[in-house]
Amino acid sequence: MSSQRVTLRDVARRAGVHPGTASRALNPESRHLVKAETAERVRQAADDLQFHPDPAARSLKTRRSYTVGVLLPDLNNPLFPPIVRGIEDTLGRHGYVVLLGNTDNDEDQERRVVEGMRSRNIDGIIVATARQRHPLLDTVVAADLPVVLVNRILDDPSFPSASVDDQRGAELAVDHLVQLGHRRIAHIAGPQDVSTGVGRLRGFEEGLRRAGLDPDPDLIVVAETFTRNAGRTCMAALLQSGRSFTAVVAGNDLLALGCYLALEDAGLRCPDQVSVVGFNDMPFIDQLRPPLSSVRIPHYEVGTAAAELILDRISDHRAPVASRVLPAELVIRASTAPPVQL
Amino acid sequence: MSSQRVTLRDVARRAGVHPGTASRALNPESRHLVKAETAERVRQAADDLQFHPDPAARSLKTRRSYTVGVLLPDLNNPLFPPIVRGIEDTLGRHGYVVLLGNTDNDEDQERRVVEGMRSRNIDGIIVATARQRHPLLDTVVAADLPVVLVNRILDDPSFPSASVDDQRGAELAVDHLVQLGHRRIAHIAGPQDVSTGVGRLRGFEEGLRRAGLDPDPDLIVVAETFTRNAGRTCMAALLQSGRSFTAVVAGNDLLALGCYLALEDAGLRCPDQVSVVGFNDMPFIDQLRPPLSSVRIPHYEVGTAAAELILDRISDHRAPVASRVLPAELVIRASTAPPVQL
DNA sequence: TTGTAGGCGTTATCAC
DNA sequence: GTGATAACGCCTACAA
Repeated sequence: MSSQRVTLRDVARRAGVHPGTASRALNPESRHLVKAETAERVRQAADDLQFHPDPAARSLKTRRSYTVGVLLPDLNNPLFPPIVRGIEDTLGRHGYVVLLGNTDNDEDQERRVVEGMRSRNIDGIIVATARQRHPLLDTVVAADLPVVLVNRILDDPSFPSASVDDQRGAELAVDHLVQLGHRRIAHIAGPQDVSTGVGRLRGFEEGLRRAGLDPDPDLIVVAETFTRNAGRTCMAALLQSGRSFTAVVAGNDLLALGCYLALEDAGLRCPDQVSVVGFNDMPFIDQLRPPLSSVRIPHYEVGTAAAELILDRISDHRAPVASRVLPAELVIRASTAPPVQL
Repeated sequence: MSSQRVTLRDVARRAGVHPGTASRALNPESRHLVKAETAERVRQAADDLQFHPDPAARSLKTRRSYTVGVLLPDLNNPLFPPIVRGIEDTLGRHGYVVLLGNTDNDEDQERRVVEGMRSRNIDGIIVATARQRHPLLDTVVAADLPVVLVNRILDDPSFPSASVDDQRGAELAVDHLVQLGHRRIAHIAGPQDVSTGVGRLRGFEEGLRRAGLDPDPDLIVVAETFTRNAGRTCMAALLQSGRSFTAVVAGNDLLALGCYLALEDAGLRCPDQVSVVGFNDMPFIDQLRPPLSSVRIPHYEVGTAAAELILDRISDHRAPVASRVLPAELVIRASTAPPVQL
């Protein structure tokens, strides 16, 4: 039917005005320049004709694409889908569209992906891959491209960010274990070049100290990646070290899953012999064997917050740098129990 | 530094030719029109200057956006991330970019999302939400927009599609149970307005017949949605019906998770009293209690196949309609065991 | 084989 | 308050 392309000229003709006027009438920022009555007539015509401005033409003129890049390690990590949805839903309501990019933790790939985004004139970029020393961020800043960090942040507070109170989350995990009676608690820490790994380790140590316990360096092992395999390896190493412990806080749920495997390998039972706490509250971990206690993160809200921040930066590149830190919360299931005296 | 926008004119100037020539030299389809030597000089200049053609300008002229829409129910369903990655990786290699749209199974939302995509001049759309009677598809066809169905297909074979042999997959599940000695096998079927639900039910019945067993209608219950809650409800109904059975094939893993819950509610143990088989082989179901036997689907490859099909359709709207059906495979874990005589 | 010119649909800068 | 006009960067007849 109306498969014919309808342009601003069509709208203008129908409303009996010049295309320039129609453009002004249709754009919120310039609507005040045109008589209310005319504006209404144009709006009506646009409506009748089902007019949608051509984004290519607009973008060519305005140098804005109404497109935002989202850079993440891997969409398959269950952490990201809800964050992405939070971002998309929010940006979508403001007429923006998301370009997803997976880096697979590879610097070259990351560069290529960002290159591709920039060549498409993205108006801003949301970065979920931030490492403490990150050349990418320098280039992005140099290009005056609005950035917001999500999930992983930097010590350097010069970037806007939406994240979670990782430290507090880890403290909650420790508190819980201490209350159950645990005294010798281990930590499988995440990689220490990303904020989530660092913050949770810090929270772990702080939690112990506040309980009057001394963090034992031998009970802290740092995983190279946030993966199940890494968790298995680290937990195995911990068990083989011979140091005694009755509970472990894992840097995230995948590491916790690895702990489960290592415990099984060693013929140990959770929570009977070792309690385990995860981080992220991944979907369906309530049906693991045993159901995993975990620190819950408001993923979707982290996404919406990031989207709001990038919108602010886009509309004003010099807007004050804001950081949104959302609270974590402990979900207690069956992987934690009082320690048994051996 | 080189943050200045570099255009075709810059490239042309550096190569000592006119912009028109530069354009021809840079475009694969017109490269043959220009002397090899000149073309090389232009290519070199473009390389030196890090030239990227402005997609907005190109799109304005060519009416192609190098953008493909992907319509899915909800990215949070663990089924989709790997499919999306397969699509993005493949399309990305061909210079295309993906616009994701979540419908949340809501028709209005679906219309809005597709509207948004169309206003952005997508070159094609990959649809993972196909229902047997689907107005959306009519409008898309009417607009001569290339479509490919993924995962869910139609009986109507006029759409290109990339999917999985659902029927054969369900047959594999039944075969396995029969071999273990089960004779009274139930099925929690998925919704019957989507092909995955239908195909798996068909395969379930066919599998029984091939084993010389008669499908018992009372042992088939149809879930309204592919969710954990629906699975729980259906399984509970089945248990309450009083019909005896020793195994159940679930329409997908989420339904299987619901079965687990219902069994637990009823104080029954899996696989001791009831064996369960899922469908999709979701991540980490190997660590469920008990580890879930499931029909594995090559998600990523389904995505890449869909991407290839849409590329074909885009480059030739009248290309023959192709359907790619990928094989399913049974992964046996600990949720299936021989039946015990009660 | 290469140069020239016009236009894709929109917005912005002028006049009027 | 509105109309005319040029320009965004690229592609593509057509001319040379």
